Amino acid sequence: MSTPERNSRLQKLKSLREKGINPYPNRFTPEDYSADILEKFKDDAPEMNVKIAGRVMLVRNFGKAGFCTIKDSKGTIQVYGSKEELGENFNVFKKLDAGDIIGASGILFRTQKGEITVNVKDFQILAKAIMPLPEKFHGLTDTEMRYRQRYTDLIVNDEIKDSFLIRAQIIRSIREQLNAKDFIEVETPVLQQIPGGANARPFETYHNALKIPLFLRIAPELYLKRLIVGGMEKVYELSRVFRNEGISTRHNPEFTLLEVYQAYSDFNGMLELTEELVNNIAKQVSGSEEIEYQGKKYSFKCPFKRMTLTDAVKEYAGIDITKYKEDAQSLLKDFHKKLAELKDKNDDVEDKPETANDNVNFWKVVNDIFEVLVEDKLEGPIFITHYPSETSALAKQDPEAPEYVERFELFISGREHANAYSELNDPVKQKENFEKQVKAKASGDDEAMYMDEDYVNALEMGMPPTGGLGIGIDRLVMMFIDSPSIRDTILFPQMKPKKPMQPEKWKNVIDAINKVSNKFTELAVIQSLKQNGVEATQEVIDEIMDKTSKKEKYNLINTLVTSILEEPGGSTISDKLNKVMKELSSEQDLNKTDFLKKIKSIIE
RNA sequence: GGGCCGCUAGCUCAGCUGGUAGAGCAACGCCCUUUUAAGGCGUGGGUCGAUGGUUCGAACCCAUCGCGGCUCACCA
Repeated sequence: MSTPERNSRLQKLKSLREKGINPYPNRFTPEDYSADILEKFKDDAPEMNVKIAGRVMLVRNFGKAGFCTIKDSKGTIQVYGSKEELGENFNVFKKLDAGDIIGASGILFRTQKGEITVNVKDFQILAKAIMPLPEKFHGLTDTEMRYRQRYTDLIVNDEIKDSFLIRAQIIRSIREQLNAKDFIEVETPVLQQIPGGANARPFETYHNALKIPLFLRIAPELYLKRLIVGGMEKVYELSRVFRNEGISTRHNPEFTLLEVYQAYSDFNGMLELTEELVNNIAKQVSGSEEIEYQGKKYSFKCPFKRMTLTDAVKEYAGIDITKYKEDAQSLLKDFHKKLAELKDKNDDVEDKPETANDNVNFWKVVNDIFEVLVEDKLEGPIFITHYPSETSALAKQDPEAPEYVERFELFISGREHANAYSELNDPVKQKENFEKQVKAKASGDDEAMYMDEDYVNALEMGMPPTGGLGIGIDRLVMMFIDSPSIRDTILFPQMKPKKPMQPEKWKNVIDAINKVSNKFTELAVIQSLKQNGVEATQEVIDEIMDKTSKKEKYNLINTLVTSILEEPGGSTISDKLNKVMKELSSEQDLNKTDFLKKIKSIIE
């Protein structure tokens, strides 16, 4: 990209080099940081030498002196450079641009307005910035560019860095808490031959040497439980998982998942662990058990509320599923009736989910009711417990009520944040469940699980009763940075690539036209060719190009355009232009002269 | 994938019922040794997301496409 700003900075770069100054020197070691300096000097210590480095954010220059605001990792500090102190070097100081990175040393003083400032005795450019910084007052607000160019976003929007500091704090807190409980952090394969542990579509890749397809993991679950089998009784993995699904404010194709497994525990143990983890994070990160998220207050005081799924459906959807004796059809009918009622009152209610086929399963309907009518009402934090066995292929059944599994999900602000269960360790039952999943996959369910024989084999070796837990870290971070979008918790969220603006074959033609500026010129060139021939037109173009002022260019062009419009038949010019463009689109390497000749031959 | 909204200078944004593209910041030149988004005077900078169409004339109207945001669906 070529802009005046960029060009002038490239020019400055050149002139620095001509003066024998390296604009990208190899090292400079700062000894002081802005925030520390401001703290130490706040009582005006007698005399303090400091050595700092950072990015020039603002420049306020006078004739023989100037101020710059410098930003380093800890904050900002003002520096003052004067001809008196810097001598020859002041000419370099004067030319500093916002965005440059400099190293400076000097003595602290207070300005007339009272700001602690470094009076620079010596400084050097550490990295010359070629691209200008976004606007100093409004910063960068364009969401697209903030995600695509996170580096620029981080430079100018301080709160972004704070968000990621909070993210780091949360992750550190989790590690510290689990490590303190003697959990072992492990790393299991990201590239898996059989993706498992969740109902989701995986990304597929290929290993050249082994000549086999591999999948990016959708969860580490099955590997972690193999470790439990192996006798590692308390393990966790805090890592990225990948799901080939839509992108939204709540979904990124790769996200960070904490999974914890503990032998001789169960879903109740995991529930208490979850409460404790989240409660401590709240206290450590926001200094309080109460936080505010998107204008609503949430309390992470233990214990969190808990409710069975059946009760939640009764309370929030007004449907008592125990009365249906697993009759899917009549439950479905009442569900749709409920939806219709709500729709009458409020247009926002979504349409009926597509469960209305013949062999509809009772528990699938329950699940739908929960998702459609209950989930978003769960402000929480609240644990929803006892999910249908039907929808939980890796969880252990409740011995009292085998249609349910010992499982909970933690909801906050209508979103699922954690999922845990007593792990199914019966290899025969597990194999049956897998087989059901395989059948579902065969009949078109992309998210159904694969058969994992080796995992069944692991269970056949004997896995102790175990509790397992998964927590979505990105969503948790959303709560604590008070952001409605998961993208604000991910440094480089996935974005669609920008397509090139023009097809390759048009490039030469477009370039040639661009050389003589804009649309008006295209018309002018064509008309001139018609009237004056190639050589005369070439002259006109050269004349136009020689004018440095854009205004002068326009005047010349306008004169030509006006003469076109005065002519009868002038309106067919654009038809001709279209014809020309079509013809030329097949041409490959045209220089300007050939381009003009070609146009002439087409017109005549 | 559907719906709604957006895309104008490096950045933040104006641009009326279609009539030769604007401001502030940034840049460039000059002045200025205590500024705080410094100030003053002057100058340059645009494929108005792209491509077609309507029109004497399009940033503006229409169509298609691209990218983004929100939202619904999908999905945890």
